[in-house]
Amino acid sequence: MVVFAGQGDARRSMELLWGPRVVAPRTGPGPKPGLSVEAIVAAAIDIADAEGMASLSMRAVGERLGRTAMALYTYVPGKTELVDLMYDRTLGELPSSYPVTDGWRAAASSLADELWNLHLRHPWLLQVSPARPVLGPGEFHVQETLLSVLASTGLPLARVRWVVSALFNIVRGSVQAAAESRQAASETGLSEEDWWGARSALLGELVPDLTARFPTVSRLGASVEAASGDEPYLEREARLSFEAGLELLLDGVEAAIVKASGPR
Amino acid sequence: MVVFAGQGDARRSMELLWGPRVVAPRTGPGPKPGLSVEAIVAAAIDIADAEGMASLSMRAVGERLGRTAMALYTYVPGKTELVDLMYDRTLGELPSSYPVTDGWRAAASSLADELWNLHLRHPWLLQVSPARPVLGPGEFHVQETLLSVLASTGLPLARVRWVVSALFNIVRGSVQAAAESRQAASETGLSEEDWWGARSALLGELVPDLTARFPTVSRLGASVEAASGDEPYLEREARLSFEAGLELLLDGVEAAIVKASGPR
DNA sequence: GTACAATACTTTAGGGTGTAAGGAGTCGGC
DNA sequence: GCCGACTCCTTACACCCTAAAGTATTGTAC
Repeated sequence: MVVFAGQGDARRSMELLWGPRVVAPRTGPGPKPGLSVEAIVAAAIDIADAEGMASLSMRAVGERLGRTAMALYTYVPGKTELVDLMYDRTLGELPSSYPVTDGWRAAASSLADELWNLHLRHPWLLQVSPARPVLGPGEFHVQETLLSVLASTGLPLARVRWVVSALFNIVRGSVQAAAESRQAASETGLSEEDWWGARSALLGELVPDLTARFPTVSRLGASVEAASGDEPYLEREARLSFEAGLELLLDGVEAAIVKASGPR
Repeated sequence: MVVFAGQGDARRSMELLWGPRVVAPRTGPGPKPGLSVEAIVAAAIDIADAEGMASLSMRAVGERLGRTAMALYTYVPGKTELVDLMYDRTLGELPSSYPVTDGWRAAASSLADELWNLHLRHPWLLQVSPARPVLGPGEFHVQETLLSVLASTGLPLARVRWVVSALFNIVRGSVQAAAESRQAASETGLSEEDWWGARSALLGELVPDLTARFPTVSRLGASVEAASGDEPYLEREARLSFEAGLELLLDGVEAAIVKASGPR
C-alpha cells in the first residue's frame, strides 16, 4: 500500500515535522506523558528496519514501548503521519558535507554512495511514496545537498534538477532489488541460490522453448550464471547495477557540460 | 506491503503463468466453471487501474464478477499469485517491434516511451516488487525487448544489461511521481494546486527561515513556480523528468560506445 | 433412473489490520 | 479538596486474507 500524507490534519502534520523535537515538559494538569513523538518514531524505525514495513503496525510499535496501540494516538494523529515522520527523520541522517575540491564528479559519487547506503539500511524508505512529498526538514535537507553538489557542475539549476531526480531514481531503483531480495530471503527462509535454482529448474521443465522464444535474455542468463561465484548474488548484482547506472548518468552529465560550454 | 512470489506453490504458480490461457472445457463430472483465471486477472487489473492497489481485495474482485471472495480460490492459489499474474499479463502488453533502422537511439527512445505509458496506464505495477522476479512470459518479453534493442548499440551484452536496468529504474522512478500524484488527487479530492498551495502556505508560516536554511532548493522552487503555467503540474513535471533522465542516460551510452570503439 | 464422485461456490470462522468512542486514572491549579 | 485537563486503556467496528467445512450442481456408471 502506498501512503499519502493526510489531508485533514495538514497543519498538525507539518507541526510535527518541523516543530521542536524535544518538547518542553507540560505545565498543565493531567498525568505526565510517558512517551514522546521521537521515541515512537524511533521505535517504528527500529521495527521497519528489522522486520520490514509489512510488520509495522500500531500494535507492534505500542508493544515495543510497553503500551497499547491506542496510546500512540495521543502523540501522533495516525499511521500515515507516523510513516511520514519516519521517512523524514531517516532522510535527515544523510551527511551534508561533500567537498567539491576533488571535482564535482567525486563529490557526486560519494553522495550517491551515501544515499545508497542510507536506503540499504532503511529499505522501507522505498515504500513511502515520493509523489506528494512529505515536505519535512529531512527531505529538504536531502534535496538541498543533492542540488548544491550537482550545481557545482556549472550547469543551470533548471537542468541540475533533472539530474538530481534521475540520480535519485537510479539509487532507489537499484537498492530496491538488493533490499527486497534480502528481505525476501529472511522472510521465506530461502536463500537466493535455492530460490533461483528451484525456479530455473521449473522454467526449464515448463517452458522447453525458452531459449528460442527469448534468445537474448537466455544468452545473458547463461553468461551471468557462468560468471557468478558462490558469494551473495543478487545484492552484489544490485550494487553493480547502481554503480554502472551512476557512471552512465555522470557520463551523460559530462556530455551536457561539454555541450553547454559550446563546441570549441 | 510488498508482495513476494509464494514459495510453497512455486510449481502451481509457474503453471498459471506459462500455461495455456484458454482452458479446454472440462469433461468430468461436477458443475461447469463459471469463471476463469484470465477473467479474474482482468477484473483485478480493472480494479487496480481504477482504484489503485490499495483497493484491490479478493472481495472486490469477487464482487465485480458476481461471486464471493472465496470463489476465486478455486482458480488462483491466493492473492500473491493473483498479483503476480496481473503484473506479468500487463507487462505482456508492451509492443515488441522497435525497428533500429533509424538508429539505436530512436528505437530505445520509443521503447522507453512505450514503457513509460504502460506504467502510467497501470501505475500499480510499481507496487509489485521486482526483486524476486515473477519469471513469467510478460517479464521475459519486456527484458528481451529491452535487451535486444539496446544490444544493437554494439556494446557487449554484459554492459547492455546495466543500461537496461538503469533505463528501467528511470522509467519506474519518474512514472511513480506522476501516477501517485494522480492517484492522490483522486483519492483526497484535492488538486495538485490546492494541495501545494496549502502546503507551501503552511511551510512559510511554520518555517520562516526556510530560504536561509535551504537556499538552493528555495532558488529552484521560486523559478519553477514562476515558470509553471496553469496546466496539470506534477504529471508534466514527471514526464519532463523522465525525458531528461532518458537523454542523460542515452548520452552516457553514446559516450560508452565512443570509448569502447577506441580513441581514434 | 438412481447412486456416486468431482467440482464450483458459499458460509462460517479466526487472526490480522487501523482507529473511533468512551471510560479509567493522574496530576496541576484554584 | 476538588475540578478539569490530560494521558492512557478497553472495547468495538469495519475491513483484510484465507482455512475449513458445508451445499449445490454436474457428468458418469451402473
